[in-house]
Amino acid sequence: MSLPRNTKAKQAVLDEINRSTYALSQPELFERVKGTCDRVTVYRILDRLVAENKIHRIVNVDGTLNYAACNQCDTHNTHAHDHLHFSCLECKKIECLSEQSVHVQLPSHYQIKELFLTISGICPTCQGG
Amino acid sequence: MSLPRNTKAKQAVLDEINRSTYALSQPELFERVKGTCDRVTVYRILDRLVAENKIHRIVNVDGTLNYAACNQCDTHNTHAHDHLHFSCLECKKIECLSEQSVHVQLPSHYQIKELFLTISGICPTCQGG
DNA sequence: TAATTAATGCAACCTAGTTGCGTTTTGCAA
DNA sequence: TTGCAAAACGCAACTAGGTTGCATTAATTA
Repeated sequence: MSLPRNTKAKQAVLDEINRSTYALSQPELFERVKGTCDRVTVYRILDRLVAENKIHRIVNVDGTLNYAACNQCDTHNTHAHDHLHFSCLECKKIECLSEQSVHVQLPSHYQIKELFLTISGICPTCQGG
Repeated sequence: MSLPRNTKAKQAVLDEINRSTYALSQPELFERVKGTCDRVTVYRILDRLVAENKIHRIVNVDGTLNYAACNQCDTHNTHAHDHLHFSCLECKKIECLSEQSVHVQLPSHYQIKELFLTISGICPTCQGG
C-alpha cells in the first residue's frame, strides 16, 4: 500500500473545503487555491482526499460534482451518508442538512452501498427579501 | 407560447425511453436512434421532452444524466419525484423503485422543489450467480 | 396548399475531467 | 544529515458530454 503524503497544495485544498459552509466544485476550488498548484493537481488531490475519507463527493442535481467535509464525518470519524443534502437552484450551492432525519424503506434483493438524498429548491438566503 | 411539434426523431427518442426498463443517457439514446437524427438534435429533443413533462431527468451517482419515463408519471399524469431510484454500480443502470416509500422530514425555511432520492449498490441482476 | 416558425444539421466551441511522462518533493531510513 | 524510493507534481495533449449560431428543412393550421 502507498502511504499518503502531505503537501502544501493538499493542505490548501483541504483548508478551503473545511472553511466553506457548502460543497465546492473543482473549478471553485482551483480558483481559491490559484497559484498553489496546477488544475490537474486539484483533481488528483480531490481523488486522494476522497480515498482517504477526509472529504466526500456530492453529486449536484445538475450532475456537477462537489466536495464537502461533513460535520458528522469529522466528529464520528466515519462516513455517514444517510442524511439530506440541499441543493439551491438559485445560487447553486449544496449543503448538508445533517440534523434532518430520513426514513427509507430499503428495497429487498438489492445490495445497498450508499444513500444519496438531495432536495432541490431555494435556500433561505436566496429567498431573503 | 410556442406549441410543440411531433417529429419522427422526437417520437423515436420517446419510444426508446418508454421501451427501456431503466433510465438512458444521451449517448445511449443517440446510439439507439442512430440514423434518425444528429446528436445535437437528441440533446434538444431531451430538453423539450423534459419541459413537456413527458420524461424526467435523473442524475446518476457518478454525475451522468439519464432520462426515464416513470410509470407513476404516466398513470397519474403528474410528476412524482418522491420515490426512490436505484443506481447499480456494476451495470450502471438506474431504475425507479416506485413501490418503495420514503419518509423525509423536510427542512423548514427551505423552499422545496424536488426530491432526489437515489440508492447506489448492486442490482439483483448483477448479483445473480 | 401556402405561410409561419418549430425543428434540424452541421460546424465550431466550451467545460469538466483524464492520461502520459518527465521532473520535483516528501518522508523514511541508513 | 544525507540518500533514496516513490508519491506528488507540472505540462501538454486528449476525451467526453454538452452548448451555440446560423442557415436549411419540415410540421402545423389557416
